[in-house]
Amino acid sequence: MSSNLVIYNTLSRKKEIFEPINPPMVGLYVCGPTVYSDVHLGNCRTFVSFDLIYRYLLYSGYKVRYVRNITDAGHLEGDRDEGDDKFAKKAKLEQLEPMEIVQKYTIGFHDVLRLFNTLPPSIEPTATGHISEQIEMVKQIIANGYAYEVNGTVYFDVEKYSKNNDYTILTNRQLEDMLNNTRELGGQDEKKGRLDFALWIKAKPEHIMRWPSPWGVGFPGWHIECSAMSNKYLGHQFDIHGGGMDLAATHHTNEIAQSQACNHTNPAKYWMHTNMLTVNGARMSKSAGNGFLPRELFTGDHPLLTRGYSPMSVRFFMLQAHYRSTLDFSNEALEASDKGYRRLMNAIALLPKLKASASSEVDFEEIKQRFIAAMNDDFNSPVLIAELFEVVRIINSVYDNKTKIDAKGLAQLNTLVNDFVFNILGLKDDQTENNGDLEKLMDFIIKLRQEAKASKDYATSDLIRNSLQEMGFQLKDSKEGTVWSKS
RNA sequence: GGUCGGAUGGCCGAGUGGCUAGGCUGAGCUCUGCAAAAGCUCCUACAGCGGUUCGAAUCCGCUUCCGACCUCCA
Repeated sequence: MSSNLVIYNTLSRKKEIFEPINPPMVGLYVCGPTVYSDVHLGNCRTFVSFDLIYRYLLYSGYKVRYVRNITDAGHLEGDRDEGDDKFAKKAKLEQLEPMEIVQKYTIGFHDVLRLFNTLPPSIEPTATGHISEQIEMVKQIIANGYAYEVNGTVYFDVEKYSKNNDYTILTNRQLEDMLNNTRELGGQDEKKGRLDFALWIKAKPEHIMRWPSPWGVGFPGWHIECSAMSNKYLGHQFDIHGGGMDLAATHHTNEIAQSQACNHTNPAKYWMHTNMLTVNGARMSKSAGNGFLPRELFTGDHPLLTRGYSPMSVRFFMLQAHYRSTLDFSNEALEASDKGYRRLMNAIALLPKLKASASSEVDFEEIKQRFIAAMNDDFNSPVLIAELFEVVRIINSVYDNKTKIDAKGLAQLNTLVNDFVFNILGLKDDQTENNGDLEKLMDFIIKLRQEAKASKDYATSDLIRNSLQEMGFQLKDSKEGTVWSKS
């Protein structure tokens, strides 16, 4: 069990030693998508980041319960209290039932995350499946005196809450400034305070997604589902709550307030926020219209791309930046990391061909400690990848018989690659998923070409190589023989 | 306007009081029938201006520029 893991906690704005509440158990809650449209790459980055975090916690020996919700109800469009439910609105546009929208985009979300090779969460609860839990939570908040009802809608009383609690604990803003700077919402406002937000919203007659409640027929407010579901599956207080940075100021601030008002505790010990994916320096977002869809990226069907990039190459690109830094998305940057990714995978593909020597010139235990040190430092995957390229050099050198490693070292090397590249970074070689027949066929063709070369029939050997190149297979000759890969 | 965070070599991106990641690109070399791959070598940067220090890209201050949040968004 790793006791040297350090995590940047948004609450304190500094790195803290990770000490789980009930080791070796770790409760991890990540805000999932609102499934009313396709997930874009920015969304994916967050889920890939937390996938890395989840995987490293598992590697470190923790028993992790990873909860990631699906928000499929109650997310308002536009101004907080007068907007339509996003699902109902989208359903009208697409002439579908709201739950058809939910189903469609939930499946799309899962498909994309599978391509990115993310592990599924332990529990993936939906907001619509937890209406009664949300109602119970709202009731308790009212009973505790922190919410009030107006005409079938229940609001959280931020001003009252602020008297005994630090509402802006996550963002360190001044409450007074927020009060002065919050946009005036117009004369129809029923709220007592301008920062108050809805816990439960009265449904208009035309509203399709609706549930009975003590305050009449309505639907839950945006933030309450995460509070209710994290509480149900992870308890009043759990270890890590995560999400994109854009959620900190509003969604997570309100989640903390709700849990504090209901259960008298901050729901999570560590709050982690992943930074934004940007395009030309500006945040990729649904509303800005600069969102890349994963599909466009994989196929290259986008004005900013010269070609498509594989999901694993994109995952590698994301992991080459630290999760708390913005990552700028460009064709050039993708091209660069794709080449690096291929270099890494090509080296790893040589592992089965390496031969053990009697002695060893490499200390893999020391390398492993460097890997662990990188990841223990707030999941610093870019540093881990930098160290990995040191190993690439070693593998190539051993393959060329320029460096010696013994049988034990070879075993350690295999374990290291398996643990850190495949299990922790969650990468896989998307070009070597061949079937055995192809392998045999290629071996045969390579043998034919070797014979042509041996008799200096270079016309034939080049014909074979060039033809295979055109079919998408690349041959590389070396003293050890010829290896091939898809190009 | 308020709050917060950034500015690193041709590009992407780590790091951080002295030892000056890594990937990509470019140049040269080795290997090779040729090619590809691989290896080696070279291109040594931290927005600007002050200050603290034996020493700062790293700490402090100011300036300029950029972004995020404050309004739905991972």
